[in-house]
Amino acid sequence: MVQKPNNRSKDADERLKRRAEVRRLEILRAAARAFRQLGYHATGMRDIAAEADLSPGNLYHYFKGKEEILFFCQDRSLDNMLEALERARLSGGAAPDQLRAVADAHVRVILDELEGSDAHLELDVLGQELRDKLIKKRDRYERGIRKLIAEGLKRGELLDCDPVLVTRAMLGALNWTVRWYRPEGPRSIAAVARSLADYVVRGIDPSPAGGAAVPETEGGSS
Amino acid sequence: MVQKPNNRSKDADERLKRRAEVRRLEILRAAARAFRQLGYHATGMRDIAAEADLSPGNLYHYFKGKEEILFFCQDRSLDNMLEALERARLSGGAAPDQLRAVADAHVRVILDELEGSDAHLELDVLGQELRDKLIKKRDRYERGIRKLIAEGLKRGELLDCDPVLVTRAMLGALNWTVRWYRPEGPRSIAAVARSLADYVVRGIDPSPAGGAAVPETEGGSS
DNA sequence: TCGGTTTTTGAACCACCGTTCGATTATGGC
DNA sequence: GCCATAATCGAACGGTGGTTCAAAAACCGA
Repeated sequence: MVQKPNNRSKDADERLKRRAEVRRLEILRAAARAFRQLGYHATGMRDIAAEADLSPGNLYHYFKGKEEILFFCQDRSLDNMLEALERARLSGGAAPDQLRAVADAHVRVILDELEGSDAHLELDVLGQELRDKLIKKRDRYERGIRKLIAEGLKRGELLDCDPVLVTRAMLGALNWTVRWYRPEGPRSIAAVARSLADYVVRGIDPSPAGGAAVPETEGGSS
Repeated sequence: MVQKPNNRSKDADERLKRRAEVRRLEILRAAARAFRQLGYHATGMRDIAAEADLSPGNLYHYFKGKEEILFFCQDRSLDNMLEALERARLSGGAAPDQLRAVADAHVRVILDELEGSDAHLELDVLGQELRDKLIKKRDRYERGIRKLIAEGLKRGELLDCDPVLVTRAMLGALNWTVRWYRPEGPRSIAAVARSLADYVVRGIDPSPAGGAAVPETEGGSS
């Protein structure tokens, strides 16, 4: 309870912190794996523990509970998406190209073998506090895409449409992949991402056979 | 246990059957309402019972369990969609028009105030038997749309695309509405359905500003 | 080797929820 | 009114699953 900062050297303390952080990531990945295999609701803490190779009780040294684990899974994915959005924005390309890049990255993130899972779609199970944080971040992402569209419209680079509705339709088409995509199937993640990115933008792209201009990100999901 | 068919007149028996059937529908609607408000997993049998105004135990006179309730909810919606698909097919219009009609109806069905709910998306919780039935029916629906697209392509009424992928993308965009649509919002169900139907077809419609040709179904979701 | 802190364990706890069950009440034909 | 059947109730059961906890083990600087 009482502070005892001086009986441990500073860098040693940080080393521990870092180790704990690494362990947390391992657990998160294991959890995402479990979620993907069994579905969020069917996945128990014991499953996560087994997948992460530690005891059930020990999970609670790293996370406050199941909710927090789900939260961090979603949070990390959202960060990845926001990052991709920013990258597209900075690329300075035409609106359709930027949109295609974002859509492509979006699919790659949610289908990612290590982190992706349908847990992304589970917002309702979180408590007020955590849910609000995620909603805030998710809204920032959605607004970003909306802005991309709105600006594209203003610059005449896109066909007339309702940015709000189109954004949601796009995200729906992309998110839906977690429901049907199977790695054993005929299509690679990259191919699906590219095709879908193409499709969702086509409808508002003035250029004739619009598309096929995703900047070849070369499987960069390290 | 033993058959005793003669101590009740035939039509009286059928009257009872019909009454029970009506009650079942009432319960299904109540369940859908509950699912929509709380989400499927957060909705307990006691919630459904309260919403349907009967005791928890009594639910089991009408359904084998929670799974079966969910099953029938989804089954009914699928029937509605298949019906709409058939109607579009029989209309004999051009492929883009048929597709728009199907998409429009699809959104109307899943957002329907009485029956709709995100329970549509919950397949995993069902047991083998029921799930297989639903998957079969859902696949029939999906194949129907795919066929619509494939035939449209063959007749040169649609732009080149992968029917499988486009079908799934379309359904994703449409299904996603259950996640964000709120009746209190600025858009009516009809408006959303129309706009989305327009958007999802636009990308593969050769005609210039394609769309706006949904046959004005006049809120016929009685 | 010693003392503290962190990590780990696995059993136990407990609340919730789907479900069952025996009893009670309505229903409808004779 | 009588009886069989259907409908209804509400308490109780059983199992699952998230979580807690006290104790043991591992770690690490001194």
